[in-house]
Amino acid sequence: MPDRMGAVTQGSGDPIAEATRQWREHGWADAAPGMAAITSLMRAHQIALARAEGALKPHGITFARYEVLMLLEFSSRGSLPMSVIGSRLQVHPTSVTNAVDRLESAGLVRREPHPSDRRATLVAITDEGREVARAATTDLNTNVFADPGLAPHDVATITEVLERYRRKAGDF
Amino acid sequence: MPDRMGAVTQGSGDPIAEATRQWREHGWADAAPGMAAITSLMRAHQIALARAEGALKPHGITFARYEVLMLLEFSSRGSLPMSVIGSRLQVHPTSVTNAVDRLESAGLVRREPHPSDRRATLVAITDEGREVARAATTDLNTNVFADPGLAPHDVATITEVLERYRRKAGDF
DNA sequence: CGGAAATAGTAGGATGTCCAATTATCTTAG
DNA sequence: CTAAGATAATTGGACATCCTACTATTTCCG
Repeated sequence: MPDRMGAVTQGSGDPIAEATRQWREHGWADAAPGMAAITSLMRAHQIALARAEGALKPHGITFARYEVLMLLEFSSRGSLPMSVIGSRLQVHPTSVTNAVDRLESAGLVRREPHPSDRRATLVAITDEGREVARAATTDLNTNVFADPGLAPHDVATITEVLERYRRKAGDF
Repeated sequence: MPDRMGAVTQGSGDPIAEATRQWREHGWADAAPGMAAITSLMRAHQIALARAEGALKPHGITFARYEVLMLLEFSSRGSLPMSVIGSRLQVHPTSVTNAVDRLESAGLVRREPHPSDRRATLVAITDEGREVARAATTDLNTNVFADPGLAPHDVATITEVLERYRRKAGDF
C-alpha cells in the first residue's frame, strides 16, 4: 500500500479534492471551484457513459446511436433530416453522418431523399430500428436510469443545475 | 420558423425536457429523472470539454494531455509510473500510452526506466513540459475555470453531488 | 524454489467527435 | 434573373477512449 498515508503526493484519496488543494496552494483559489466542477463533470460523464454503453452493448448499439434512434422514434413521421438530428443532439454534422451510416448498415434506419429540399437527406427509422429502440430503452431504464447511482434529490439537483448551465451555454 | 409553436415534435425548446415528457408519456416515469440527469451530464460534458479544449489549443495540448501534465507537475519527483497515471485519471492503460506518446513527441515528458521494477515505465515532465503546464493553467484558469458559466453556488453544488456520484461508483 | 497468477506496457482495431475542405442546392440581394 | 452567400451532407484527417491480445516481469503459493 504505497499511498495510504503518504501525504506527499495524495492527501485525500479523491484526485479532484487533491487537485483543489493544489490549486489553492498555488494561489489559484478563485479558479479552484470551477476547476473542481469541470473536472468532476469529466469523470462523472465517463462513469455514466460507461454504464449506458454497458447496457446498450447487448443490443448492438452505442449511446450515440441510441440517441439518434430515439429522436426518430419520437418524431411524428418517424423521420428527420440529418441537420435536425445534429441540432437536437448538438453534435457536428459529421458525427450524424457517422452514426447514421452505422445505423443504416445495421438496418435500423434508412436514408430517404427529402421531398422538397434536394440538399437534405431524411433519416427514417425502420421497424427493426423501432424494435431495437424499444428493447434498448427497457434495458437502459431498468439497469441504468431507474437507479442512476444517486439519491433522487441529487438526481433532480444535477438536472436542474446542468439545465441552467446548458441554457447559459446556448444549448437550447 | 418551423418549430416555434409546433408542439408536434418539440414542446419546450430543451431537448432534455422534451425527452423527459416523452418518458413520462410512455409510462417510464420512474426512469425519467435518471434519464434526464444522465443525458444532462452528457451535454454538459460536451460543452465544458469544448471550452477547455478551446483554451488549451493555443498551447498545443488537449485536455487529456493537460491532465497528465499537471499530475506530473504536482508530483513530488516530477515523474510517475504509467500505471499510477492511469489510476489517478481513471483511464485505460492504452489511453495513457497514447497521451504519453504524444507528450513525449512534443518534448513535454520523457520516458525513463523504473529503477526497481523493470516492467514499469516512469514518465517524467521536462522543463518545457513545466512551462507549457504553467502557461496552459494560467489560460485555463482565466478563461474557463474562473468563470465556468454557473453561479458560484451552482458550481459548489455540482461538485458536491458529483463527488457523491463518483464515490459511489468507486472512482476513489 | 518453480510454476501459476497478477501486473505493466504496448500494438492493433473499433467508435465517436471535431475540423477543414468539397460538392450540391437553396436563398437572397442587386 | 443572375451572382454571391448560406446551408446540407460527405470525405479525409486528427485525437481520445475502450477492448482484446501479447510480451515481459514480478509476486505468490504449494
